Amino acid sequence: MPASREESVEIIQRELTAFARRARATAARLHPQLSLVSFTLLAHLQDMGGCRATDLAAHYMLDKSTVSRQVGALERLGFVERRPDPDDQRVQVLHLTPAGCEALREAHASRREVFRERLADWPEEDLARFAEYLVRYSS
Amino acid sequence: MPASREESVEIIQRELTAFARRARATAARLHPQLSLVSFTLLAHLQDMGGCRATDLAAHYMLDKSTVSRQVGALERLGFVERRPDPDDQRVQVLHLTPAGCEALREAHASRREVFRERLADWPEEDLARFAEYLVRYSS
DNA sequence: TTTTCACGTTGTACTATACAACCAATTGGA
DNA sequence: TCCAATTGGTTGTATAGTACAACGTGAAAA
Repeated sequence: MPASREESVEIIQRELTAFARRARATAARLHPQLSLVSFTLLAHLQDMGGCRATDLAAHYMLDKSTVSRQVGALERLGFVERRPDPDDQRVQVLHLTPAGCEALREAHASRREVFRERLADWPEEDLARFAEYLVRYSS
Repeated sequence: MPASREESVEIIQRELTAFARRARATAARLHPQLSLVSFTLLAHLQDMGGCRATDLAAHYMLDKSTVSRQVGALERLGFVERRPDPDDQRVQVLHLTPAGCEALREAHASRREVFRERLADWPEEDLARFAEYLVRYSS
C-alpha cells in the first residue's frame, strides 16, 4: 500500500524526531567521555586540520561561550591544543593532539560499529539509497 | 558512482548525527513553549488516550524523576491533568487537557510545515522510500 | 587617532537529565 | 494474615549543555 505524500512526510517527521530524542543519551552511554557535541567538534577539527573557536561556533550554530567552555573541557582532557596565530594576536588556532586523534578514532569506531550492526542485514542498494536520501534531506 | 557498504554506513552515521545535533535547537526555536521532549510526551498521551508517568518513562527511556518534572511543568502550563486511578491509589493517569490538545496540534502543524517545505520537491516515490527506510532503521 | 569591530572568557541563569533517598500504596509469600 | 518486597511517584542534589550579557584585548576602519 503506497503511502500518500502527507503520510510519508508524517512518518519521516516522527522517525527523525524519535531518533533525535534518543541520540544524545545513546551517545553518552556509548562513549561517556565524549558527548555528541564534543565528538563533532573534534571531528571538525580533524576535517579542517585546525580552526578557530569562532569557526566552530558559526558552523554548529553554537554560542561562542558554549564553544569556549567545550574547548576548555577538551583541552583539560588533553584532546586539543591552542596555538597562537602569528597574524592576529586575538586568535587561537585549535588543533587536535595525538590523544585527541586517538579518542576521536575510538569514539568514531564504536559509533560506526553500532550503525553497522543496525544496518547489517540491509541490501547494499538500500543502504546507498538511504544515505543518498539523508544527504539530500540535510542539504 | 555507487558507494560501498562502508561508505554508505559512514554517510548515514554522519548525517543522522548531524541531524540529532541540530534537532533540539531547531525545535526550541520553532516552538519555544514546547521542547522536543514535552512535545513527544504530549503526543504519546494523545496516542494512548492517557497513561501513567511510569509508562512514559519506560517508553522513552527516561528516569521517572525526569518525567515527573516534565509532567509537572506541563501541568503548570495547563496542558495535562492527573486523574486518580480507582484501582490503584498510587497511580495518576495523565490526560491531555483541551489546551494541551490545542498546543500539541499547533506544535505539530508548525513542525510538519518545516518538514513539508524541506521535502517539497521530492518525488512522491522517494518520500515513501525514505519513510520506509527510517521506519526500518528504527525498528 | 579615535571609534568600531572581532575574538575569546567569565558571570549568571535555565533546561534537561540522572541517581539516590524517600513516602505511600499494593502485592505476595511464610 | 501480616510483614517484606515491589511499584508509582516526588524531591534533593549534581552535572552537562546551552544562551545571553558584560567584559578585556587586539585589529581595522573612519
